[in-house]
Amino acid sequence: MPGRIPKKLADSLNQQPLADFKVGVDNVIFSVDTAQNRLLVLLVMRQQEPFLNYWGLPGTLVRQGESLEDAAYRIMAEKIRVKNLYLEQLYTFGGPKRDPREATDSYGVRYLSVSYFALVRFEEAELIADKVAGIAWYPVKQVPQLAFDHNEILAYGHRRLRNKLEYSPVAFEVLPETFTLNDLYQLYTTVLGENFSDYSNFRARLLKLGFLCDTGIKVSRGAGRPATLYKFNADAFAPFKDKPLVFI
Amino acid sequence: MPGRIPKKLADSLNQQPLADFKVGVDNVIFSVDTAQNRLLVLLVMRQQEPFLNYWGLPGTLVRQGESLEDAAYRIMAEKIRVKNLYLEQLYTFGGPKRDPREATDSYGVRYLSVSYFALVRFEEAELIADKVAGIAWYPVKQVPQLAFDHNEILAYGHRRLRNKLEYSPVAFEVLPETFTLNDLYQLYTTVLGENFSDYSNFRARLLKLGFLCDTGIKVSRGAGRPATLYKFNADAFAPFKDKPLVFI
DNA sequence: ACAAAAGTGTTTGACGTACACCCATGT
DNA sequence: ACATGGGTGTACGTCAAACACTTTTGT
Repeated sequence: MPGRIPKKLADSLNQQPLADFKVGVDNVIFSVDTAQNRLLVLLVMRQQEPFLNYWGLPGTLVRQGESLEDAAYRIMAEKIRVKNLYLEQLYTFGGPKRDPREATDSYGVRYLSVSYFALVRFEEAELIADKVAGIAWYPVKQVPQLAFDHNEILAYGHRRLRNKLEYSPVAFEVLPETFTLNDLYQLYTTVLGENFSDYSNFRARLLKLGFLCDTGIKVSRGAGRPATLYKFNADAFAPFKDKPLVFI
Repeated sequence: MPGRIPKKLADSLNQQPLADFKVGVDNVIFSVDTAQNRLLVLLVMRQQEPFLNYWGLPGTLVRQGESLEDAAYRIMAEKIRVKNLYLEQLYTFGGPKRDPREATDSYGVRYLSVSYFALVRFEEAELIADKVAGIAWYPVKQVPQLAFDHNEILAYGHRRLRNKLEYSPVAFEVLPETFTLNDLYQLYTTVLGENFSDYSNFRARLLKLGFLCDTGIKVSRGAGRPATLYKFNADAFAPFKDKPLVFI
């Protein structure tokens, strides 16, 4: 573990000029294809150097007067049309040498990436085809080598997604207004893995918590008994806010 | 929730020039004064504008060729000498207008703050007195109004500290090599609050987990039965890595 | 001897786990 | 009728909460 720099060295560094940065925002956008039980991430084919023709996370550089979050939403809006989404900041990757552009104008401008994590509903997410249509949902298990350090960012986002799902009600942000308990269960299994919990126990736990209300409406999906549609009740959830709530 | 920007507007924004950034690193450095059962945060008195004579988090601007984490360690090293510490990135605050310096050269340079969270051992942390000695441990319950958005950053760090303590073995990074179970318990109570758990249950749970090994050595602290010194066994902890481990 | 600090044990109830089983619908 | 998906119930083990109790020291 570092943490100790001799005083003399520190003083000499005091004279070092400050770095100038361009700040980029990269989004890790997940969705769940419940029909095929696959967790997907949105990738774009890069159409300029560096990393021309590599897949990468949708990203952009931050403009004047634009907040980081605004930039994150801007990329979203350029690539995808959605009704519901969950978005939060992920991590900031900022070592020197992470962007090859720095090499050309050595020690001129640094490129820093603030990554954002998003979860959208697959069924209602409409991809916006670029001129060259280089945009696609990729199963996270099959992503190729990506531009920059984007594989690392994706891995980080994936970890966060699993945690979020276990400890917070993100799922309800990407489910439709009303949903069956099986919809919910499918979402959890595809993200967390097949054997995260027995269905009946999952069901019992969630219903006992009391923030899902029965709408009374039933839907039939092919054969089998029709399922009840439930609705997430944000008010009833309030007491659990910030408390370590476990869905697992 | 935003997320939809009309295509036309997005295109017009495409012409907006990129923002130029200076990147700062601000550290939220916590320590626990177990003697007085207080959670402390390290503050420095600002000696230049903006916010001259305000208390603020120790911070610095990132230099050429320096990584974010390097910068975080550099501030640490300038303010404090420690043997053990835990450090991790916290959050990146980057809206326009968060730094008054932006106003002077309007739409010139933006100031962005990547905050880091640190936990150090109070007893062995040696503050490095500046020329003007404007540096001090403040009880988190009594921090005054700080420079910039540092109160917000501190609040964020405090939340993270509580979570870290509950779900990960950070405590052992700031305890000495060997410690009594009461030392550990004190640390938890001062951070998490008086009634987070009964001592005997806390004790039983931790011992059953099996990653604390009895050194056989006993220490007497005033009256009362001497306590056994325990040691954290990182290898024995390995199986719990990444698993939702609850100390509460 | 007594207080103070460390450590042990026991009872209780809540809850996760793993099943077995019943219900309602389409074909 | 029976397969299919939806939903209920139960028996068992584990563990957190609360608290009573024993052990070992200093004064």
